[in-house]
Amino acid sequence: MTERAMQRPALKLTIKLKGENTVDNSLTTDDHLNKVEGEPSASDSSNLPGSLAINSQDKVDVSSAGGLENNHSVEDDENPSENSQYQLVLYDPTSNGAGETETIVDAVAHQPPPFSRRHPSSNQTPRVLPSVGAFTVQCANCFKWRLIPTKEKYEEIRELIMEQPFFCETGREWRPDISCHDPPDIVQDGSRLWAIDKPSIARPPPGWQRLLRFRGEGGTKFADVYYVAPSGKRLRSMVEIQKYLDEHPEYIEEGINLSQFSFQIPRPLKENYVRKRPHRVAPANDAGDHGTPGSFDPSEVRPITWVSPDVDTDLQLSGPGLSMNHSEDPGLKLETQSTKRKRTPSKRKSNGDLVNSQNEVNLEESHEL
DNA sequence: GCCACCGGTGGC
DNA sequence: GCCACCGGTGGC
Repeated sequence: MTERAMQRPALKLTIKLKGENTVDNSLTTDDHLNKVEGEPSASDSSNLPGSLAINSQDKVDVSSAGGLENNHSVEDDENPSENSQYQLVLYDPTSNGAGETETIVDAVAHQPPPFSRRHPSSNQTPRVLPSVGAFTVQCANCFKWRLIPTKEKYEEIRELIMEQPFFCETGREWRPDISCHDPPDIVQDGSRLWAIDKPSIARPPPGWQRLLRFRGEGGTKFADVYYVAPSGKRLRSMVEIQKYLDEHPEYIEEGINLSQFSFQIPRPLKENYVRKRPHRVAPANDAGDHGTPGSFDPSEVRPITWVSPDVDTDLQLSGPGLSMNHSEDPGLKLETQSTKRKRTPSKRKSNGDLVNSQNEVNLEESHEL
């Protein structure tokens, strides 16, 4: 139990693996995402009117979310006392309750080898990556999780949550009668992958989209954030954003600046979702002699060791205990197979100047947050 | 040819 | 350990 929660304020997101093979991308849906390209202005979402209508596409049925799982319990999940107010959770919308779990299970079934990526040659199964389907925020008062109807609303809440804690009543904007007396919309059980999101991330500028793409388990990183400019250009770092803005002064004129971008990614609640990095090789020389117990000759032994994959533990966990409270990972979380793609080692350029090589992109992928 | 995805280093 | 960044490649 460890809770990462202790560490700092965080928002939580839960991600669920999208099911079945295939396609990951298509499924998601929000059309707002799809529109990105064309959409000129409006990021309307930023100012939400008083109530959000749920897109038909958003599958989340917020209004009836009465209880995906009813126990209530989230409470102690991570020390509530302080952090809970700004925790956000995501879960897969496609699941409104019913059978989703199965889907997940399937996915889990093929778990990838812990650490090695699948052999290229066997390019079999299409990779399934976790994706976000919906958003949830924990009430600062009762600690129950409430579904947030849209990505935009979620981004708004996340941006301001430190100053404006979320309460069940806040949800009346889209669920007129919601209150702390209602059962939680979702609980942390082992059926979903949960992640800790960060508070205070600025909403993307109007016309821009902030995309979150999750990586498969066992990889070197949990997720990537991309910004998609109104033109469709995908940018993956502050350096690229800056360069893009420099090349398109019109955005600067609109008032867009770097403070409106953040590449911070959420963290997986499940430990070991991300592979740990082996020790860095000591720089030439024997640094190694820092004394390993034993006796070996420093010069010859290479201290590199892989961390053992604790993998299985999690995978096997039993079932869905459905109970709630766990802060950490419950049992099954999603597994994705990371896979295919072999790659030769490469060395990073020592510094990097930016590259921005990419061209426009059509982003239609939607499952990002 | 393009792009999504992933690895992995440098820096803290 | 985490974060930022970006090269590289498989797959389309």
